[in-house]
Amino acid sequence: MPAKKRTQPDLDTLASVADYFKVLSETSRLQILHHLRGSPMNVMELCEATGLGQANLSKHLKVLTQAGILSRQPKGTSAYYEISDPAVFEFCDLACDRIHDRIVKQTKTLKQLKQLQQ
Amino acid sequence: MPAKKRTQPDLDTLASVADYFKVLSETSRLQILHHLRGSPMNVMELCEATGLGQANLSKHLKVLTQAGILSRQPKGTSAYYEISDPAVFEFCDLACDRIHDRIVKQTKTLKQLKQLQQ
DNA sequence: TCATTGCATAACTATATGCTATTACAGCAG
DNA sequence: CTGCTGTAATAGCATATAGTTATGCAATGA
Repeated sequence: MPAKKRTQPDLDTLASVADYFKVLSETSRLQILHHLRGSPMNVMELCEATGLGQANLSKHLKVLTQAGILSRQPKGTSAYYEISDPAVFEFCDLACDRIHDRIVKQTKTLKQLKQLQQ
Repeated sequence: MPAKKRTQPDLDTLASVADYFKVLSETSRLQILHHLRGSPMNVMELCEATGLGQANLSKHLKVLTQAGILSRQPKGTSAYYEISDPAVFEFCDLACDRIHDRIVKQTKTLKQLKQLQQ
């Protein structure tokens, strides 16, 4: 541990948390997770389901696997991926709640603004 | 609702979720949230606490405010920021859990590998 | 053995974003 | 009004990464 700054409580930990969120901060990867929520799929099937290119898909699958969210199982000539940590969906649900709340707030604010203007 | 793709369940929603995660996917912003967890602070105080440059800090504060996570209150010549949505810390705690689990798993795998090598 | 299939990887372009330095602007004191 | 302080906005640079295209490689089947 290099201990970059002493006034900060575990900067490395914050970086790890940030990296985890970064994995979930791409629409393509959320798409993949959504489609895998039902059952494992191989790369070809994911290609059709998501509309992503094969090479692009492979890269995203690698990121998700390295993050410990997916697991990979080669079967014959193809590779099947499945959710290895279902807890990710808790994040998505929480995020949806936060987004919903924010939209409600913004709607209220907009209404108040319109009332002030008229 | 333009409904870009009919086979995809709400691609726009996934994009919103991704954007929310993107806000939390920077070490600097997590630092800010951490320091604001106790009490509201102005930009100068945050500068010292985080070690970030003023301009840089201002941009991050703007991002967090627009995401509905922080709220801004001008007082005299300075601006105070505070957590407006404490639910973000649920995300951080969840992420820490996930990371911890992953590290434990990796450690186990490493031990197994070493046993195989020797 | 050789061709095909399915996936991974490398090289590249375009885009996004963090950081810095500079400038602009608002509130306050003299 | 003038200068000072605190904050915001902008431009420029460096870096990271999503996407595409082309290539490599392993497993299967003729």
